[in-house]
Amino acid sequence: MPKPIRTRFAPSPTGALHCGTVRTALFAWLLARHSDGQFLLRIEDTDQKREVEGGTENIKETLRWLGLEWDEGPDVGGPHDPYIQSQRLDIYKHHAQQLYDKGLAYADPYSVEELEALRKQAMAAKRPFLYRDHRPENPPAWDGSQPLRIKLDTKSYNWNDAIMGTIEMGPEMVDDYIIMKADGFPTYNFCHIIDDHLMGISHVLRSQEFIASIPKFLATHEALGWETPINAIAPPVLGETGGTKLSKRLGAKPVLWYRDQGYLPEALINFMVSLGWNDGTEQEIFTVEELIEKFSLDRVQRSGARFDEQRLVWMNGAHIRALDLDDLYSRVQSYWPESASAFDDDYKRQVLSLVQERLKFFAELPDLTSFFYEDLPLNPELISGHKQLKKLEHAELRGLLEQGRERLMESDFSIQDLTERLNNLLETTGQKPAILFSLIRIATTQAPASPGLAETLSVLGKERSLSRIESQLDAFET
RNA sequence: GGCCUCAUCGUCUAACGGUUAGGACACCGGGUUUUCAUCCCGGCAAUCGGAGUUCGAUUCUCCGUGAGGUCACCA
Repeated sequence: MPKPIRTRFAPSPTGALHCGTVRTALFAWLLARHSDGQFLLRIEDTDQKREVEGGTENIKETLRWLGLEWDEGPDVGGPHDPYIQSQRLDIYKHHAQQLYDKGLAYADPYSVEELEALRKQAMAAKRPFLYRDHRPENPPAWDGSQPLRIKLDTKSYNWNDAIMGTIEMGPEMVDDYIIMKADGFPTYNFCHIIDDHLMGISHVLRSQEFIASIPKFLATHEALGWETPINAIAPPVLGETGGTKLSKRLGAKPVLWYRDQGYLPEALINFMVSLGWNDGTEQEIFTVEELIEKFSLDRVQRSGARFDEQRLVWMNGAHIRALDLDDLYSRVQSYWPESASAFDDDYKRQVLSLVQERLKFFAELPDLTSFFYEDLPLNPELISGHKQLKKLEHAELRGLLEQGRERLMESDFSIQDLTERLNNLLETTGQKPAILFSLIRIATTQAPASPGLAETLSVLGKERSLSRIESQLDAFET
């Protein structure tokens, strides 16, 4: 009988989550959902020095926004409660004590400075530092105030990684390491193994920087007498400019920044998963449901992928276009320009339907729509900088615009009627659309870009359209 | 420096050892009665180098090279 699939995301509350970290969480979540397993959230707060205010809250908020719900963890509880490591200290201490009692762990008599000196020495000699070369012969009794080190066998390991395949590492990768710090807290290396075991985690997904530590983890399982879970190393997410890993230091934006800019969570998920995974077909846009259905570890890439924001922007636009108007409307509510508040839902919905296909992220909404809600100041550069209109005299432009005004005055401003009259105007003036429509468009919007002319005028309405044409006409007088 | 991982268009990637090396983003051109966008059509653009195995290597092996990771009382 196969073991149930249980995966986890185990971040430290050390700052806002960015896409690099969350991509690995996403893989773990998809694996669990794909196989009808469970996904757990565990907070690894064993380093009080690095913990930042609100860190845990940010983690939960990020996951919730993305829809990566956890089946067990903070807030929701579960059979292995608590899921916050600082509340599980006695568990780690218990296992540490057992190792100590069996002679598999010993107190470390060195000071931080002494260790540092030994380490420098090794580096200077261009050799890896191995603590076991300095293993004390008669270590002092452990009273909890000294760091406790696990005593590990010196041997090679090879194992099968669910993503990377077979990996082999020599004995120099296994060394005695600290499992309990002098402050009474366990180290990550030790306590995450205990938790993963106790919580029944079947697949441990870690990002690539942990690969060199896996022999240590394997050795620790042996010392504890535990079976090892399936390991899976996810490839790194690289920064925009390539080279190094995406990180806070390199200016990686918090995931919630994308939320605030008006990115869709499903688009960000689609994008993040595409950084290192594909389904083998040419499909690029996936719904979350499709990803759950199709995801598998054996199609995860081994090489790193750059975070290309341009591609994310495109993908977000594609997801926005796929939304139905009501859904989109309810999502953009907080992004409208100030001036939109004077307008009713029906009007705003019409505006939205006109800009849906050109919206890349919601923060663009004011730039794209403000002229629907307020009279923008006349912008002469729109005409003086227009490649066709700039060639005409103001008198000519005024003449054309006056004809336009006459024709529009007769219209009921339905899209159909406007289209007919506008086409008719093309004939009677003998003008190209590039001139006539541009002129009317600029006069009525004062914006560098807008949706189709008839649609725009129809939404704007007769009164506002004509009064804006008057203003433009006045400008031509002078 | 030891150890480990990785290596296809600028970017994300596809390709049972047999393809004119495919798609997408970006960029450039054209079309869809103006602009921006959408959509459609077209263009540019890649197997890191060298050996070997093979009738045939992007694919397998080895050696280089390059990039990244790791060698914490951080995770």
